[in-house]
Amino acid sequence: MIIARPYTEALERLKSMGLRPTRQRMALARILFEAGDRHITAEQLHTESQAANVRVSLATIYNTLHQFTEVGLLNEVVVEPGRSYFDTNVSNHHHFYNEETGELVDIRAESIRLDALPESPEGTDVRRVDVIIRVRSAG
Amino acid sequence: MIIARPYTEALERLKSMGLRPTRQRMALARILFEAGDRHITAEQLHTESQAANVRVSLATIYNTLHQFTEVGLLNEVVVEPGRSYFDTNVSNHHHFYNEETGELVDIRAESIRLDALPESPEGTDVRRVDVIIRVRSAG
DNA sequence: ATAGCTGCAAATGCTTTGCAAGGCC
DNA sequence: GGCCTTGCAAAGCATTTGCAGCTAT
Repeated sequence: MIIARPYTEALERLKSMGLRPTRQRMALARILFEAGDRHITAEQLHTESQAANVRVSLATIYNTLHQFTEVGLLNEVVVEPGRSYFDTNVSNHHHFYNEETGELVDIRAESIRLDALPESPEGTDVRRVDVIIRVRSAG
Repeated sequence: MIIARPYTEALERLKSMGLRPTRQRMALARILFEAGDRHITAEQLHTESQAANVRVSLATIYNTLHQFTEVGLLNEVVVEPGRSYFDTNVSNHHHFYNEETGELVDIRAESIRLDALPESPEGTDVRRVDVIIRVRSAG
């Protein structure tokens, strides 16, 4: 049943993470994951779900984005004070950030050679290394 | 006149950047720059200036931090949604960020070898490269 | 049945703004 | 004097929370 595959995929994705496949989560999962890698804000996701005739409150959007992030379905990217981006690409990678347009572009991890990382401070473990290349329109 | 030197330094720092040396800016400049490299939030600076018996409104703290950043006296560091850190070290360097304590620690630029940076997207110039090593208490 | 979700609206937290009063050149 | 600064209070945004009602298992 070809037509049912996206539905099944979203369902399995949620169940495998121990999240109940509610109507809202299913709809958001499909918007987020069916279109390949993307970077999205809560507000954008809210707008998209309304455009898709899915009624989901902003509060639920936030809850869902954070739950997805906690279980590893999303990555939160912090590039600007006062606005969070969520990245559907959870593999190890980095970002270009256009400060004028707000656009994020993925950089494959292998495209940057990170050498000679210093030791983390006493009593701490490295959780993640984020490289953000901030760009602007060429002048 | 040894005693006057910190005052003179702050004065020159502001004047050379084309900022009027007002009472508030002078006081904040001294708090920020006399203690060596530091990472501070608007709220922290507000608290410190009150502790130093300097009356400065929060609005002015924000204005001043942004003005200082614009003229290159400070660097803004974005590590967490909803909170901005300002770094008195404006040289090229990177950061450890402890997600539990909120503490930032400088990493000298030479401590990280960044190779093979990819080309920035069509029509854009690189403005800055930020490396943030996110750490947590060792488990 | 019941533990977990959702939605709404109110609350929060940080930051910005409008505007009158004050201060530097 | 004139223009830049400041302070206050109010407004603005993105995000979070409390709680009553709903829903998946």
